Amino acid sequence: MPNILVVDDQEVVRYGTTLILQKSIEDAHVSEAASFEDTLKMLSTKKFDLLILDIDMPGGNNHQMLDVIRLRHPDIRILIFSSYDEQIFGWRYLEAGADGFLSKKTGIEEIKNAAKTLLRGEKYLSPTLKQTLLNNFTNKKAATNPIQRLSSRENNIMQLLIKGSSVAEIAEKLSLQISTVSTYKKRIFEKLQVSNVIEMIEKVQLYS
Amino acid sequence: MPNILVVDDQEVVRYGTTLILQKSIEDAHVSEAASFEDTLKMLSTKKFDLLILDIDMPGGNNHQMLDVIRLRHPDIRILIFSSYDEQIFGWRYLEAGADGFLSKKTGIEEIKNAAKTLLRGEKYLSPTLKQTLLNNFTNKKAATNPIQRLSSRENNIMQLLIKGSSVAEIAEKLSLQISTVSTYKKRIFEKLQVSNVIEMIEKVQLYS
DNA sequence: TTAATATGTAGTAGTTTTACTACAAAAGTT
DNA sequence: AACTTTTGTAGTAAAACTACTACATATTAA
Repeated sequence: MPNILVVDDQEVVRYGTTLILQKSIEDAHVSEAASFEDTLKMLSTKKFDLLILDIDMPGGNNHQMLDVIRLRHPDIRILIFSSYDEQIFGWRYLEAGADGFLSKKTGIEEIKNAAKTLLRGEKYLSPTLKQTLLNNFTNKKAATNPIQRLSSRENNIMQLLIKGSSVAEIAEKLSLQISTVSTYKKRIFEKLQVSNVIEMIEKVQLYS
Repeated sequence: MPNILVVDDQEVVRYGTTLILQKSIEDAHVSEAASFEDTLKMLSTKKFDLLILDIDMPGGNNHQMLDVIRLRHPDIRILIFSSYDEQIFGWRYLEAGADGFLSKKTGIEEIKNAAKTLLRGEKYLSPTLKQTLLNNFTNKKAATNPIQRLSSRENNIMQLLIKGSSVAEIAEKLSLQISTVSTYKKRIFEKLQVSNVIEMIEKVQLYS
């Protein structure tokens, strides 16, 4: 009788997920939690086999949450269930100790699938992620954290861009030509595969 | 036998919502749509009494969506179901022709409540919104948060800017002149007292 | 130890964005 | 009703930014 804990701050999502699990997994016993605190409390009351964790909860420092949980419950299987893009965020969570990453955009079938896979003791990767994995395998470079691929000057300039500085301001501050800063900016965007500062910031937040 | 259409791009949410409605409303017949296109198609096939519409769908130009729907189906009741903060965005959608605004953070009870209220032909306001309404009534301008000072068009454009859209892209999407969008952007910045998108985003986050 | 990349820097020409101005229609005030 | 402010819209000139190119110096890989 698998014990599952569904964590999400939106009750509709918990409700839907719970029902899906109950209908598709024999004898599943599903509990719910709406916050990180509740989650820890619940986890300490009884043994859970699977934790389905929404990571875009307010107040949750996503990465640390995982660490804390892993520390106290080394055996629990963790499935990250997020509305963030899996291609961008998936890896990070897998690396950080999750056993699977599932985008909220995926359908019900995929949820069942992921849950069953994890309960079987395997890791779960969405089809898209598997594909990316293959690419990275041949392609070593892309596999490392993209922010670490920035040179220190680039990183430096990225920091200023994140603060909202304009290209001109940065050039002024660093006594460079505007065109130089612009080139850096372009290279940064290329390396991070983003096309504007906003995406850049999102990417950075994820990897830090 | 009320006909309800649930629109959301996340299948779990649709699933949960549908079940909630079916269980709480006698004889409810609930259909689902995952995109704006599907929504319009569905709406034209038969008569719906209530539309529960998720507004943070990718590609959905929120306000225009409402307009289009209202134009073709003047009688349908529309409940906006969003993960945006209701205090900031709620009244705006009401003004734009919705009959109710519900935050996804609210619980199942509130969903039932809202749906039933709308089906009865009344408008629905969450308790929080009612409160805000009262405050604004006595309190007019002074204490309101800067984001509420934006007109709905401005708000609309802000939304797109937050997503990282460029001025040109927005102009294209909304069929406006670039200069027009630029003017909006300038006015938004003025009202929020910021000087770039990054600060703007910070401000929005502050107030939500 | 070559050969291949990556990095730091910039010019030029072309795009995009902003500033400033404007104006009619709507909303709000007196 | 008359007056003021806000909103939705745009043109034009100026400012900011990007693309593409370039090149010398480091680094890295073969």
